[in-house]
Amino acid sequence: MDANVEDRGGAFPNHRQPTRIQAINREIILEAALEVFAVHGFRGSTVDQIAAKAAMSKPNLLYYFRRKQDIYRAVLEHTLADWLAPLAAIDPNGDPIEELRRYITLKLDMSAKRPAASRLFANEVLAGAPVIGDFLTSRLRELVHEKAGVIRRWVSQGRLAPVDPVHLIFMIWAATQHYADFDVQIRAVLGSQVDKPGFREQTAQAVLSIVLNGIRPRA
Amino acid sequence: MDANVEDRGGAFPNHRQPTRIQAINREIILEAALEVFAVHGFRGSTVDQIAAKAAMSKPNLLYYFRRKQDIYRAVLEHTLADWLAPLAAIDPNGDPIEELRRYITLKLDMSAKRPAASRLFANEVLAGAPVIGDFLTSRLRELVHEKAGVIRRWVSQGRLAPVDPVHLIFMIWAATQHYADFDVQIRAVLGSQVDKPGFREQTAQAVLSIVLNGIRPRA
DNA sequence: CGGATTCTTGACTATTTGGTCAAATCGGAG
DNA sequence: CTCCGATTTGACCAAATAGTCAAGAATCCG
Repeated sequence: MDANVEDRGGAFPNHRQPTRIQAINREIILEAALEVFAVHGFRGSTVDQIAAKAAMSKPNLLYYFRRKQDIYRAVLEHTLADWLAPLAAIDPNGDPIEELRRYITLKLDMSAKRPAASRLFANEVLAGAPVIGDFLTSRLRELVHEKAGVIRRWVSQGRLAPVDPVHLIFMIWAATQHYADFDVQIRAVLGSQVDKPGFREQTAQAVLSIVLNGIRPRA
Repeated sequence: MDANVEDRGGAFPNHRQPTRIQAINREIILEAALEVFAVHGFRGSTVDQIAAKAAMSKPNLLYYFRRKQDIYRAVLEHTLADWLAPLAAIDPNGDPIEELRRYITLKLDMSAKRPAASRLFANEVLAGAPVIGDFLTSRLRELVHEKAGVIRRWVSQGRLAPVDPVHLIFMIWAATQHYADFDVQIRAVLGSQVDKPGFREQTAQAVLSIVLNGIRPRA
């Protein structure tokens, strides 16, 4: 039913060490592709759009990545590691509130600095995660359960209010990625205020205040 | 640059009272189109997909909606009102915590019962809101500012902890819609647990606990 | 420099896709 | 039942799109 992306596909014909030009152009292509896929998803994006944004002819682009799928996969892989890093960095031996404050702050920074990456994942997941599905059910799942265990321990030690750790993680993802994924909506509501210097701090303040007070141990 | 949806377009050739068959088939088409657009967005969806899901030939479908855009617009309009209703229902004279509890609960119910509608909006906003952009900057913006005023009053009366009301609304949107939009990811992490009877209550409990405790007035 | 290799692209093909049209079929008011 | 507008669809078209190819241009290396 779905002529989707699920198939495999090698990235580059050349198996040797990449040349200087290869390194440069692949990077240019990945950046252009990120912008395009982030807006329209895999199916809604065209190779021509990416080529135009990369200031490159389509055959030239396809010289570096044989297929549209290969570009898409490469962009996703290129950003997956960054995406996981903040969660992985939660330290079981740290102070619960401080660890979660840092986690939320890092996620908000990522949303502000790399919104296209967030939107790329949003599109991929909305489309049913045809490419990163395996990643979600393996590495992501494991990491979430591991960190949920850490949070659960904090709760049972009375260092956090009783809260379902997995839902807490979901809420942090939702609240932080929302600022990247729904940027257009947020701009519609808040207007130019979004571009003022203090906006990120104000956002962080609001999110941190609600979430951290929501899970701070109560008498 | 973008061959998008921004143009207008009449929905149906017939200006008279719709016949019984018209009413039925347009409804069938809108349901099918919602499912398709919710997954792949406007650009990534095809008229053939919608026709197939509606169990109808493509020319027949185009007899009811002349253009792909017309279907898309109709589906969006068909769901916009429902989308706004819960926020509009916040009562300035109610108890703050109870009003917000009800709002969050309604939004979670909507995410659970009509996830495709949530994903449709998510795709539309990710794509830059080419169709509902005007709606966002007018009706949505006004409504948000109106309700933000209500919340701000509650805060200044000491009935809520000091919190930026607009960010609070954003967080509620994020947390609730996340369960529809990122369903695949949530299933990847939680597995079949998601389909168990108590899951919705557990989710509501977790979200309500964090958000409401996050904004409950503190000593 | 010069030959081999890498890089680039205009022109092309096959397929998909949005949309049209005329002809056939259906449904309901009289 | 009959007739006329409403409905349905097979066949078709033009544009968009993924991907190919061969030949020319640039680059690298000895």
